[in-house]
Amino acid sequence: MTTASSASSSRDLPHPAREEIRLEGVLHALSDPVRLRIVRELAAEGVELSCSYFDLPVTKSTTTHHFRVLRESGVIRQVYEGTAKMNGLRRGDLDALFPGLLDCLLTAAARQAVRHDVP
Amino acid sequence: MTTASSASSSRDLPHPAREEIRLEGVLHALSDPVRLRIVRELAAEGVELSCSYFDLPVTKSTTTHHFRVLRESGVIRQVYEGTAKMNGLRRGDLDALFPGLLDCLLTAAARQAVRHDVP
DNA sequence: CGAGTCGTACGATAAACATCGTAGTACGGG
DNA sequence: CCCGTACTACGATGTTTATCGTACGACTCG
Repeated sequence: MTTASSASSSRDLPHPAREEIRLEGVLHALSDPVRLRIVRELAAEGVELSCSYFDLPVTKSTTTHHFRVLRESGVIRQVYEGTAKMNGLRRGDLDALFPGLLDCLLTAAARQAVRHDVP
Repeated sequence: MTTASSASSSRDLPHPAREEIRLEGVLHALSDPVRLRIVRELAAEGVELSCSYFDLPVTKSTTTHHFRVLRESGVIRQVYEGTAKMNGLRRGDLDALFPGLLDCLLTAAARQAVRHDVP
């Protein structure tokens, strides 16, 4: 073990601080179908999920890209856990910045999914 | 007056039907600072506004472009009124599709504006 | 009708984006 | 120590986007 207490890994990823999260960035991140789906699954499961948990209709390269967009916009937090990279919604930060927005967006996405996927 | 009741003009603009409005499209439309600002002013005034009402930091060409993106994504409705083109939020349609979303977004945008513009 | 105002269309451009494939790095287990 | 898994980095590509300028069309008012 190193010096720190819970250094699950040495690789650290850059995240925007709470105050740096911009609404425009969040909306842009969620305006892509693949990314919106990721966030919906993340919210549905309620726990951190590895990238490989998701079965997305794109290659792994593209998946990495989408996860990075979500992280850099402040929507998710990514942490290495051994060989896996765990992804968690930044619910606390988002709710503090924009109360109710995330739930509202998730509800809207769910309604649209019902409307289109179950005709 | 012509035959129709309120044919303020002959030029008609294509709008998506309510069912055709996609959440991703709305989010993408609002992820641009200029367009978010337009929507905020539109909501604040509560009435239809002409394009020239807005004092945007872009040229007229670009303004036209942004208004079209908003219209084609289903966020606003545009109607010619003589020489002016009036723009109105499609509140009814948006609220029916995604209840509470528009207000949530407007609140979020307002909070962010306060946080950044009035430090 | 003529001039002015309001907005569009079109073409150009530079930047951003989504996507892929390949090659490579980090980690854990035999 | 080597291998497999998980993810990344980089380069390429085609599409979309934001922006502008100029030229034009529609309407109003004198």
